[in-house]
Amino acid sequence: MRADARRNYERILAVAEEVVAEQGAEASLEEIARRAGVGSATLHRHFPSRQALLDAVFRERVEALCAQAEELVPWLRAVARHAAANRGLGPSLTNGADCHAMIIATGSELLEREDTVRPDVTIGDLLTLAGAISSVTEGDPDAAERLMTIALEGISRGVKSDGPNSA
Amino acid sequence: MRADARRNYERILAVAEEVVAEQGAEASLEEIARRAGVGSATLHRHFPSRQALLDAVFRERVEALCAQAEELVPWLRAVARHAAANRGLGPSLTNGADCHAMIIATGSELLEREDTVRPDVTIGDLLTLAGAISSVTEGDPDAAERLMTIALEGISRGVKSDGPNSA
DNA sequence: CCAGCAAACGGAGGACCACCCCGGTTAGGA
DNA sequence: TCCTAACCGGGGTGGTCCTCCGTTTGCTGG
Repeated sequence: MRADARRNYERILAVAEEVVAEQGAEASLEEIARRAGVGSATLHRHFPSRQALLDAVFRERVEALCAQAEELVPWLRAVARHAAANRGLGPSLTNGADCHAMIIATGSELLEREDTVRPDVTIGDLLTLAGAISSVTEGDPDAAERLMTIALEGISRGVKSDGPNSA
Repeated sequence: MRADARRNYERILAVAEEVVAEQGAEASLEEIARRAGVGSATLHRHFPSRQALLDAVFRERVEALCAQAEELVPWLRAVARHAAANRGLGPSLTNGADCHAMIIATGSELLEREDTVRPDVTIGDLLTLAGAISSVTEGDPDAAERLMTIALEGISRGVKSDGPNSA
């Protein structure tokens, strides 16, 4: 990769991070290119699709999320929280190629060594839930975590204070 | 309302139903106008915003859904299923003014006369979940219902066969 | 029956977008 | 130093949403 190409790549990525944080996943690619001081063609060359750009933007964040994985349920809550806090991340969890693969791999491991979970629930289900919830609660991490908790525990009375997890 | 105005209104609504079923909530308004044989200005005059149009499109469907409400949990499953089956309905449950009001009202009643539900769960939470799930599983009602069931029951082993509901 | 008026129409156009083609430029190895 | 392949970005295409405004239409009072 030539030096100028690498420079532009980094620059676009940094600007994309900013703009996506401000405007969410639907931010104008044109504006990202403008702010980065490159032509729109350059942006499209480096990132063939919007999803590719978002994938690159969120890659670090998802890596961090995967690194701090210890236990399934708290981790899923953290995923929902982070995805709601970082505009645009939610959809990337389920659509973005790299992000999706990373997070599925991490989640799978956690789910496997968990024996209190119904066997018909897959990690795909859980991450789809996390993605769905955080897309809808974008900008409100507390709400995302709350809903994720409900989805994991169910709505029955008593589960919260004396649930099957503690039995 | 003049006869031609009414005619156009109905025509746009009918076409919008078709196009939204084909392309989802992000369907091109321009195309709806084209297929309806009216100028885009006419569409905008009758429906000032996309949401207004979607609200009108889904009004009947949401009414039907509310009419068949009997018990909270089965009804929520039905909501998720229908919202996933009808492209674009999901977001309207939480964003559309009319649809949202109707469905919240119906759900509130069901939730009130339900005493097995954790008191910290609101009908807003449950419908946000239903909306989120069906947006993400658009086109696959079975998946939507499955995820909704998980979200309502929680993920703990044993809840399904011998859950707190039956205790 | 018809004249006149308000209401409704729709094409044209502005502002924006994603995406791509292509001619000019430049980095960096030989 | 020179040559070439990689890279660049302006500008074009075709799409979007939405509004302005001159034209047509339906309705109604005489």
